[in-house]
Amino acid sequence: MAKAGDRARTTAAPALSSLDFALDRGSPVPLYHQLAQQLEAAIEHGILTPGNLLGNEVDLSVRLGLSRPTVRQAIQSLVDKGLLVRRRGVGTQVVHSQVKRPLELSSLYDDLEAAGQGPTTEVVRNEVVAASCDVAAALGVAEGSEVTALERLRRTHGQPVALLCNYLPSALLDLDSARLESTGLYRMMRSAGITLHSARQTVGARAATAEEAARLDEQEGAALLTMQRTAYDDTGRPVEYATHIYRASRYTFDFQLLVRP
Amino acid sequence: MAKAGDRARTTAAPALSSLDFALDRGSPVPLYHQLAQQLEAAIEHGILTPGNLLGNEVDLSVRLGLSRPTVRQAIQSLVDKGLLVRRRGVGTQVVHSQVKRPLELSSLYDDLEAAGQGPTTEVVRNEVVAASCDVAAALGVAEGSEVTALERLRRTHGQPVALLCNYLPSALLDLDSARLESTGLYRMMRSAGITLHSARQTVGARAATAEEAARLDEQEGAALLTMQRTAYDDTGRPVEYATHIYRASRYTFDFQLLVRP
DNA sequence: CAGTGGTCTAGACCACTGT
DNA sequence: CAGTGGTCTAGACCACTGA
Repeated sequence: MAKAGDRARTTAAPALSSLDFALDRGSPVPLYHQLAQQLEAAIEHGILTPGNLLGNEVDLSVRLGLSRPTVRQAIQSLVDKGLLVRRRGVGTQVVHSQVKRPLELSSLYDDLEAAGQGPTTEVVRNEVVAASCDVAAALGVAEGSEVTALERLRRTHGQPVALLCNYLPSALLDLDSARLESTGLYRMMRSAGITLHSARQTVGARAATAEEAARLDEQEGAALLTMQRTAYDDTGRPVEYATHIYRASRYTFDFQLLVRP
Repeated sequence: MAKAGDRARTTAAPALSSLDFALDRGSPVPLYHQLAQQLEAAIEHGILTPGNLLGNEVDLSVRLGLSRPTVRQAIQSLVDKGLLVRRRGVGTQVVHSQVKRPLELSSLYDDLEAAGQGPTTEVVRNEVVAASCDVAAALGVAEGSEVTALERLRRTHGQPVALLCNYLPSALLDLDSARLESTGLYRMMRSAGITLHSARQTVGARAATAEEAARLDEQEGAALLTMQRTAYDDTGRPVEYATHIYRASRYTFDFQLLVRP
């Protein structure tokens, strides 16, 4: 039942009706996910109205031949990503995407997702040691247990950026230094069957000691950015404790927060 | 069809069957939310098995007199919070809660949620000025437009902790210094009808200038933790630009990450 | 193989928003 | 008031896991 006078009333998306979403029911990727991806792509490419209404859910589901819950699931995933906003009685809007890509050096994200992917990483130390008191506490193991101590120096453009110190229960994983430099720690953990679930981080600052300054090519007393992290797998077991030091002159953490109502 | 030999086979939760969830269909709070809250409370209080299986969804929905999607929605919200893990073919497990409450000073969270709630906040400056170049860029307004410049000194235990510098489009909000000290900035924004949606933050470090050192009761050159933030409302419009400086000796950011698959 | 979560449907009623 | 999203139901089939 196509209505004749179907022009935009408020500030609706004229593009949406003409957008052809290609949904493949044979694909192993869920329908709601296919739809979400295509909506996201449309937003990304500016095809979808940067500021305003995106037709209602019922019409959309009819047009796509999907049920409303499926369409809702797709939309909800984009709401969770912060790309859309829903208002009862009003409609669903595309958020003005202020968030472009103003990343400079590295970020919290690729620290987690692609640790070791950055320019170059040199493994300075890789040995099994007895857990010290604080490491044992963080990893939830007995003091003196065997843990792998890892120390890596990360450089970009040939300049030192960070000194990464990591501890892992040595039973968990074999850490080959060569692969570590090319593959990255988190990738190695994942292929060893460890599925990361959550992490607790503390970010602070302090002045560099003489030794740290020497290794990072800074002056003694220069400001350093520090980060401690304990990471857990999906059973809640601690799998990594990290102490990182960054040259504040060459590194900042930057990330986005979403406010959950 | 209650089966007779209903004892736990693997490491099921014996408590769950005896837990009585009180669902009030008359309440304005959604059923899935009521269920989620009560599940969360059960986990919090250790009533629900800290490490293992939580009966399957169909049984649960039958027992509670709810539909499966509703039960799933409740469970999903706890999965999103990181409290539960689902595995296809296996079941739903309670994550070992390593994450207790090891907060010390302040945190990213109460910075956002309860800005100004901390111990004491003194408004040092509160005036309308012409937007400088960087402020204008961050707030997406013309250079020279009227913006409210805010400068606050935060103390805990009588000691300075942070110097908070905020800029807001002056058209948005009337900022009364007295209320600002008692109520907090974000609370004032919310009651002015501004719904915060997202924010972009950059955290770094640098050495204190002489003036900063004097105001924060530090030595010149001491390490400071810095944070810049631009906050957006739900239309994507920038509503705040902030530049904060923290005494590294008295403040750290700490927060939790959840890894999304 | 039986049991689990993952996906999907086709309806329904309600609460809220704006006119 | 009509239109929107918010919630809820009672089914269905599939993909994966583990014994």
